[in-house]
Formats: sequence, C-alpha cells, structure tokens
Amino acid sequence: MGIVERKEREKTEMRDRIVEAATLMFLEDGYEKTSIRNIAEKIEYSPATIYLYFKDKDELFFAIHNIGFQLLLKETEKSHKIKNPLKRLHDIGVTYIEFALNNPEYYDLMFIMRSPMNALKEKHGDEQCWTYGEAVFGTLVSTIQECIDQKLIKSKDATIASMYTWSMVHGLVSLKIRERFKVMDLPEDQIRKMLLQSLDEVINNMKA
Amino acid sequence: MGIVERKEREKTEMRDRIVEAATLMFLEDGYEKTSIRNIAEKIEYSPATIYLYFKDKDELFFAIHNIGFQLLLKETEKSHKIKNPLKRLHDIGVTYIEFALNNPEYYDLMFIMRSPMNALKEKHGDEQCWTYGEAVFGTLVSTIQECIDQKLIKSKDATIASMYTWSMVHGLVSLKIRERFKVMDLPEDQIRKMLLQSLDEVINNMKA
DNA sequence: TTGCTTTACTAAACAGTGTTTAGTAAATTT
DNA sequence: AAATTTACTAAACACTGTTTAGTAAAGCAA
Repeated sequence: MGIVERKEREKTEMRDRIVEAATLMFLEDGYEKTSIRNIAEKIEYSPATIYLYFKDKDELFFAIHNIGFQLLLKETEKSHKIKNPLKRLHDIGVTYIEFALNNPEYYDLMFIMRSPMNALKEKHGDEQCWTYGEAVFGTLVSTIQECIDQKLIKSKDATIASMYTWSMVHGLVSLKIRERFKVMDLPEDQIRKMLLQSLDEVINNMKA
Repeated sequence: MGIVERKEREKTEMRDRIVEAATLMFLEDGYEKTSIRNIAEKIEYSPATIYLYFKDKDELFFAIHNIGFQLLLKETEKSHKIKNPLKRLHDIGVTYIEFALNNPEYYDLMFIMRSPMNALKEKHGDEQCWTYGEAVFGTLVSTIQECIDQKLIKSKDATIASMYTWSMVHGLVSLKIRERFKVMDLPEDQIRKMLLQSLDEVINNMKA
C-alpha cells in the first residue's frame, strides 16, 4: 500500500513548506514579526495547522536554527583542505566571523536567542537534533588538538583552548550584532576590520 | 513656591517606584513575565500610568539596565587598588565573569538583550545615559594601555586588545547564559571553573 | 471664595501575540 | 454502504504593548 507512504511524504512536504515560509519571513522581517499567524497566512492555512506539525513556536524555530548550522558547517568544511592546523584554525575563525556578519539573523538564532534552546530541552535523546552544532564544534576541537600535537600553540588542553577561541569570536560578533560596540564610537566599516584584526592578534598570541 | 519642587520630587519618586517594582519582577521572573500590566498591578496603578513616566517598555528597561551598570562599575572599581596593570586586568576579568554568573538577568539585559539598545537609539545626545558603560569600558582600555606602556603585553593597540579581551569574557559568559555550552556536555560546576581557566590562559597568552 | 486651567490618573479599546478546543468534511478502511 | 481515521479550521482563551478619551483633584488667578 503506497497510500501510507504518500501520506508520509505529504506530511514532510507540508512541514518543509512551513519551515521555508517561516525562514523567508524570519530572514526578511526578523523574529518578532514572524508570527504563527503571519506564517499561516503566507502558506494559506489556518494558524492551528502549524501546531499539527510543530509542538510550538520554539520547535519551529529550532528547525530554522538547524538549517543555519548546516550552512555554517558547509562553510567551515572549505577550511579542511588547509594542511597547517594553525592556518586552518585562523581560516575557520575568519569563516565564522564572516558567516555571522553576512547572516546576522541566522547567527542570532543559532547562538544568541533563547527560542531554539527551549525546544532542545524537552527532546534530549533525539538523534540528529544537535548534531550539526557538534560537528562544527568538533572541527574546532580537532584542529586545535592538531596544533597542540604539532606544538604550534602554547595551550595543552584542546577543550579549554576551543572554549576560549570560540568564545572570543562569538563575543566579537555577538557584541556587534546586539549593537554593544556603540560604546567604542567607531564607524561601521572599521568595526568590521577590527573584528578580523582581533582574530589575527589572538591567534598570534596563542602561538608557542 | 515649593509646590513645583514637591511635584518634581513626587515625579522622580514615582519613576523610582516603577523601576524598583520592575527590577524586582525582572530579577525574579525574567523579562518575558515582567509585563507593563504586571508592574502596574504591583504598584497598584493602571498600566497607562507607566506611560506617563516612560516612553515605552524599552525605556523602562533601559533604566534597569543602567542600574546594572552602576553595580558592575562598583565591582570593577575594587580592582583599582591593584598596582600591577596585568594583575589588575586579570582581576577585572574575574570580576566581570563573576558579575555575569551571579547576576545573569542583569548581565543579559546589559549585554545581550535588544530592548535597552532600542531606547538608546532615539535619545542619543542625552548626557548621563550611556556613561556607566563608557566608564567600565574606559577602565579596561586604560588598564591595557598601562600594560602596553610597561611592555607587559605583546599588543601595541589598546583599542584592539580591549576589544578582544572584552569579547572573550563576554563570549564565555554569554554562551553560558544562553546555554550554548551544552554542546560540550560538561557538568555545571566544571563549566564555571573552565571560564576562569580560559581567562587565565588568554591573559597568559597576551604576555610579552 | 469662585471659576478656570493644569495635572495625575484610569477605563476601555486597539491591534496584535501564542496556543487550545471543539467541530467538520474528506479520505480511507472495514 | 457504514464506520473510522485523517487533515484541517473557526473561534475562543489568555495574554501582550500601547493609545485615546474622559474624569476627578489640585493649583492658580480674579
């Protein structure tokens, strides 16, 4: 019986249509304006229908959050070809900063907003939910481990070093995205330069 | 005529009562649950009254945000007595991290949430609005400048170095507050230790 | 003291939000 | 053909920030 398979296909198709519409609205108008009602109107269904495919708004935004991680993972994978782990580390950093600056809405959802993390709370144990995030972080840890093995950096603990390199780039872009660099009273384009300059200097400081 | 003075006093008293009630609710129940209606009920006035003292919710939360900065400034001022600028830098970092971990709601409002920044947009030019933030950041910049002058760190640019040290500690605590360190799958108390350990290592890396 | 004006406040409405419930019409199975 | 399951929705619930129009009291001038 192909009916049950068609139904399944239709179910995922509908889910995807919702996520697609929500993503478009989110990227264009931001989180606040992307309401369940607006999404429903866009796909020409009633708001209640969305709740047949997603538990709540957080779960829907977790789906978008996940697509963001796929995009970031694809970007960081380009660094794989770089043999020198220190140069690769730098390249991952640049990729991360540029991803954040070019996709501020995605970045916000992935690393700043509370919404997708609320969804993650209930369904821990579910495979293929946090995997993309772990993959990106794993790339960072293994690259730093290579640096340690080759005695290229001072640090001895890859976890600690990963923690603060990630924190540093996240701090840079999140302060930018949430407009906290305004205290520094600098022009937009100079901030952008200084973010990359900061990355240079920190990695340089790490060198053995 | 003392009437106009009494009226002025009553006006600021009322404003303070609103901020006080809002702060208490915010710290206990979080931003989302601190609604204009709930605050109004707590102080036994109608919701519309709050709009006679604050332009909107953002402006009210900017007032709370400002109190947070006063608290942080008071904490960081304790580091002033430390003569060695590098040790002082480290102490400021520890203070910053501990402030964030002990007052996550305040920290969130001060450095992560959009709300207070929206309020800041309209009224630029207003004195005594962003001053506390500038004071805290100024302390960091001048401490780092001292480190450069005394050739204690490799960096030559105090602005850049301030940018990435701030970003690093902000990154650490904001990833913690917004629950992104869950990818690392580590127990709560160990995360806390690693935040301070990260600070140690980064400052060590900065040494000339 | 009376009359006018300003001040301080509020009830009610406006326009939205996420979410749930009860009910319907069509598709599918028996 | 009847029974059941599926997919969907109208309407309601309980909220949210904010505005408008109106009221009662306080302050001031004649």
